[in-house]
Amino acid sequence: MVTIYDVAKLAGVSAATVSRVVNGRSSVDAGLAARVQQAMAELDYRPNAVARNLRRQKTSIWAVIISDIGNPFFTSLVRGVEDVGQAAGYSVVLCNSDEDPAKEARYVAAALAEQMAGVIISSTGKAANLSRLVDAGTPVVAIDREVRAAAVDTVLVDNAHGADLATSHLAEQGYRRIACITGPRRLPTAQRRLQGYRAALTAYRLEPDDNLVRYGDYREEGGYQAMASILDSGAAPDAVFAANNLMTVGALECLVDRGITVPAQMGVVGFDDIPWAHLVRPSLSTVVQPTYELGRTAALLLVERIAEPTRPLSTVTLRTELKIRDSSAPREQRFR
Amino acid sequence: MVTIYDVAKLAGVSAATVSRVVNGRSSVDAGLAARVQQAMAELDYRPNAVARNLRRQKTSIWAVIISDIGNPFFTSLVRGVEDVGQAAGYSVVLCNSDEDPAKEARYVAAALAEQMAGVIISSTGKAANLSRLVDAGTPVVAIDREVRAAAVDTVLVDNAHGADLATSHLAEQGYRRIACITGPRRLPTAQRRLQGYRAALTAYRLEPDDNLVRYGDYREEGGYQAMASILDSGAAPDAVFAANNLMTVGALECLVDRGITVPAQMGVVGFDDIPWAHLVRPSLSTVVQPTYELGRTAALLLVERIAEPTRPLSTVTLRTELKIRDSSAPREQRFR
DNA sequence: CTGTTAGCGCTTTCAA
DNA sequence: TTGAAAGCGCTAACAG
Repeated sequence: MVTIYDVAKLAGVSAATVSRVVNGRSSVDAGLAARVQQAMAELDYRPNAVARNLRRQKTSIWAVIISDIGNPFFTSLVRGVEDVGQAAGYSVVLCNSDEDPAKEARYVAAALAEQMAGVIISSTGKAANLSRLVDAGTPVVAIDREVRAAAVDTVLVDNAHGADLATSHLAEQGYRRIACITGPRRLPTAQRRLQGYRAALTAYRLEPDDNLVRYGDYREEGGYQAMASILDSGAAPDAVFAANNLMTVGALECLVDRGITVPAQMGVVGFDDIPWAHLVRPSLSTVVQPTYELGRTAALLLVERIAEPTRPLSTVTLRTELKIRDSSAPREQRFR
Repeated sequence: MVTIYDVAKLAGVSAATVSRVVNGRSSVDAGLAARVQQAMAELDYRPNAVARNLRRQKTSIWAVIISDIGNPFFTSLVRGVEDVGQAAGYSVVLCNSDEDPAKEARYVAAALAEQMAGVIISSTGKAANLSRLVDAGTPVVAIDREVRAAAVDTVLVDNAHGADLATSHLAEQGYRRIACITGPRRLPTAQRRLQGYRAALTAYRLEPDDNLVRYGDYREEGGYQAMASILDSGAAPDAVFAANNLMTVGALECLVDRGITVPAQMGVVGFDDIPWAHLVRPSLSTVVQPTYELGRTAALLLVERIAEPTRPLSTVTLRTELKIRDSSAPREQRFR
C-alpha cells in the first residue's frame, strides 16, 4: 500500500504538506503542490479512508437502513437520498433490515462501529435501535415511519389523509362495504392509515365493521391472507383498501384465485404505487407517495443536522395524491 | 466515546487483555474475563471498528455494487448475498451505480478507500473499475455480467441459452417475424442474449432481419422506444423477445399505447422475471433467472476467495428456465 | 507556507 | 496468561 509518506518522500516534502494538498483545506505553494500531485499520480496514491476516519473521528459515508429492499417504494427514495448525498460529498450505502429488528440492530451497530457520518432509517419499529444512534451522537433522520420514542428529525407522508382519500374515493364511487387491510399493529404508518380509513367511513356514514379490517405484514403474502380471511369471514365486502403496495398485490392475487373480478365485484385501491400499476389489468388505483422527494428531503435534513447538531428537531410531512385508475371504477358499472 | 482503555482501567487489566476478551482469539483467565465483561457492560463499551480496521488493514464489510437498484432482479440477488455474508460474519452494504460508470468508479474508490473485505459487482461494463479492485488485492466477484478484461471469479446465467429458449418457444408457437430488443452493445449479457436469439432463428429457419433488432438500455424507457422504432420501421413483427425485464415492460406499454393486443397481434417473451408478472394482463412469459441462487453463489465464491486469495479463478454458470404464461400463446389463437 | 510531533483506538508481537 | 510498547495511515495543533 502506498502511504502518504511514500508520496512525501518522492515529492521531497513532509507528509503534512501532502495531506494539505489532498484535502485542499490549507493553502500550499503552487510549485510544491504540483510536485505532490505528480508524486501522487506516479505512485497511484489513494488515501486510506480508514486511517483518515480514525483521525477525524468520522467517515463520509451515510447509511440508509431500509426495511425491505424488495419493496419498490424504497427504490426512488434511495435515489433521492443519493442525489443529495453525493452532491454533499457523501457516499450512500444501503442496508436491508428486511423488517427484522435484529437485523436492523446489526446494521445500526455497524453504522455506529464504522462511525458513519449519518443514518437515514425506515425503522422496523424498535425504538431502541434508533435511540442507540441518537445517544451516540450520530446524526439520524427517520423516514417513512415516525418513531415516537426517539428524538430525531423525521420525514413522513400524510398517511391518514392518503388513506382517507382512498377510502372516500371508494365511497364516492358507490362502494358501501369497504374493507381495509392495514399493516402491522406496531407500525405508526399502519395505525395512521387505518385511522384515515375509519375517518372516511364516518364521513360517508358507512358503518364500521371489524370483520372488514385486517392487520397484514406489508408483504404480498400477508395481503393475500388478509384478503382471504375477510372473504371467508362472510363480511361480504364490495371494495378493499390495502395499506401498502405489496399487500395490494397479494389481495389482487387472492381475488384472481377466487374468481372475483375487479372492479365489477370488488373495488380496489392501494396505498403506495407499484411499478407497472398501469400494466396490471385492471389498472390499479393507488395513493401515490412522493418517494423521490421523501428521500431528498430526508437527505437535506441530514445535511443540516450534521452541520448543526443542536438545531431543533423537525418533522416534514409530504402530501400524497390519489391516482385513479380502473380498479375503483364506479360501482354502478356493474349494473350497466 | 468509551475506549478500550476505559474498560481496562475499570477492570484493572491491560488494554491487551480487554482486546483478547473482545476477540476471543487468545485465552484469558476466566476471572479476569468476567471482570472485563462486566466493565464492558457497565460502560456500554463498543469497539471502534475504524480503529480496528486500521490496525487489521481490513474491515468486515462487503460492498455489493449493483447497476440498478430499481430493477427487481437485484432484490433477491441481494438477499442471497446477505444470507451467506451475514452467516460468515460480514455486513453487506449496497451501492447503486445506476448504470453509470462514473458513479460506479466512485463506489469502487470508496470500497477501496474503506478497505472493504470484499466486493460483489454487477459491472456497468467499464473494466477499469474492476481492475482497480483486483490490482489492489481486494477480493472481487463479478455477478450477472462477465468482465473479460479483468481476472475475477464470476457468476453468470446461461444468457444465450435462455434467449434461445425464449425465441425458440415463440417460433414453436407459430410466430414467424420475431423481433429482439437486446441491451446495450457494450454489455456481454446483451450480446449473449442476442446470440441466443439468432441461434434460435437459425434453428427454426426464420430469416434474420436487422430491422427486427434493437439495442435498448435495459430500462423501461428504452424498451418503449425500441418497440416503437421496430413498429415504425415497417418490419412488421408478430412477436418480440425483450432481453430484460424493464424493457419488456416498456415494450408492453408501447404496444398498449398503439392498441396492439398481446398475444393476438404480438407475442411477447421477456428475459428475467418481473414481480407481478402474473397480474399483468396478459400474464407475461419470461425467462426466469435463479436470482437468489446467483447472489448466494457469488457470496460463496467471495468467502472462498477471501480465505484463499490465490485459488484459481472460477466461473459459475447457472441455468435459466422458461416460464410460459399467456403473452406467448400459440399464434393460431388469432384465427380461432 | 511548511515541517515536526502527537495522537485517533485498536491489535499484536515480544518479554516477563 | 498477562502487560508494555509499537505502530496501522492520517490529520491537526503548534512552531518556525
